[in-house]
Amino acid sequence: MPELPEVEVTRLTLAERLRGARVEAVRMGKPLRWPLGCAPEALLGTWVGLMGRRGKYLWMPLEGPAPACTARGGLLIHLGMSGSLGLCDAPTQAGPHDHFELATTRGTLRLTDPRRFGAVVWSEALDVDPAARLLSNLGPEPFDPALTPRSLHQALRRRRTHIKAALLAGDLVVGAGNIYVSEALFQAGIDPRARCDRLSLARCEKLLRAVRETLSRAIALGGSTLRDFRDAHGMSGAFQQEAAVYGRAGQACARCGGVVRRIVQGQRATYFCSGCQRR
DNA sequence: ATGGGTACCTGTCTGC
DNA sequence: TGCAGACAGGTACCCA
Repeated sequence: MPELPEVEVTRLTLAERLRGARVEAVRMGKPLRWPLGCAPEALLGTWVGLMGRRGKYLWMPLEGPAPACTARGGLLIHLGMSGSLGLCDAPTQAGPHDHFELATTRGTLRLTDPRRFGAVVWSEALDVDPAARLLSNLGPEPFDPALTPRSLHQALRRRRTHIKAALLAGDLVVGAGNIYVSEALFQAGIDPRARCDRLSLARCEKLLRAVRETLSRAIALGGSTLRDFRDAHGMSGAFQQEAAVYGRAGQACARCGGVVRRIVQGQRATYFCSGCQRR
């Protein structure tokens, strides 16, 4: 589920509300993708710092109580395919898919994740394992000014796969998952089967612009809710209503009137318009 | 080094 | 109605 826009919307709705909260209780449900990596009790009494984001990972800094400072570090949180974070004021009964809960002085933070591909991992810092290892293969942030059409073009020249797989891999630019890669390629007029090393600099420029516009538009709309994504207030996103190709196989392309196609690339569905998108 | 396939897990939808 | 099978927004890991 959650791609960069959904993770960013989650961060935006949580960061200020949780900042300065004190952790009062921790509850674990079924195992997630990786173990927490510390005793849950070690989090008790810590203070929540300002939440950050790297790619699709959230970083919640936790500081130990002064002057002892027993715990210092944070939680690296990934929402996997089906995860979402909610913050509720009054404690409510945990559901069958609530697998991590942090009761704080500012409410209870709860990770709900039916498929359990998500993770909550303790790390002393972002540049120390396990966080450093998990983040080590991530490419630049999409809005990083250091990422330019030229640098993208250079990186793509060394690849022989199709552009869809390369963007999804997340080492050229992080954040665009299956939905937004399809949408960005449509916006850029590039066929998802196009070979990376054949894309001109001009098309890389269009592509980078399309990735940035697609992601920022999705953030502004509160993300996409295909099945179950909710932000921390329980609100659905609205981006999926204006998706041009994703999930629209067989429908008419709004731009050229051709038929939107669905193919499978690397075990993942890809949607595109063969009229608008060229190799 | 790169690229392709697999695994992780559960809910929902489709077609017989 | 029941059931089997396909499919779903991610990504680490293994192997060629």
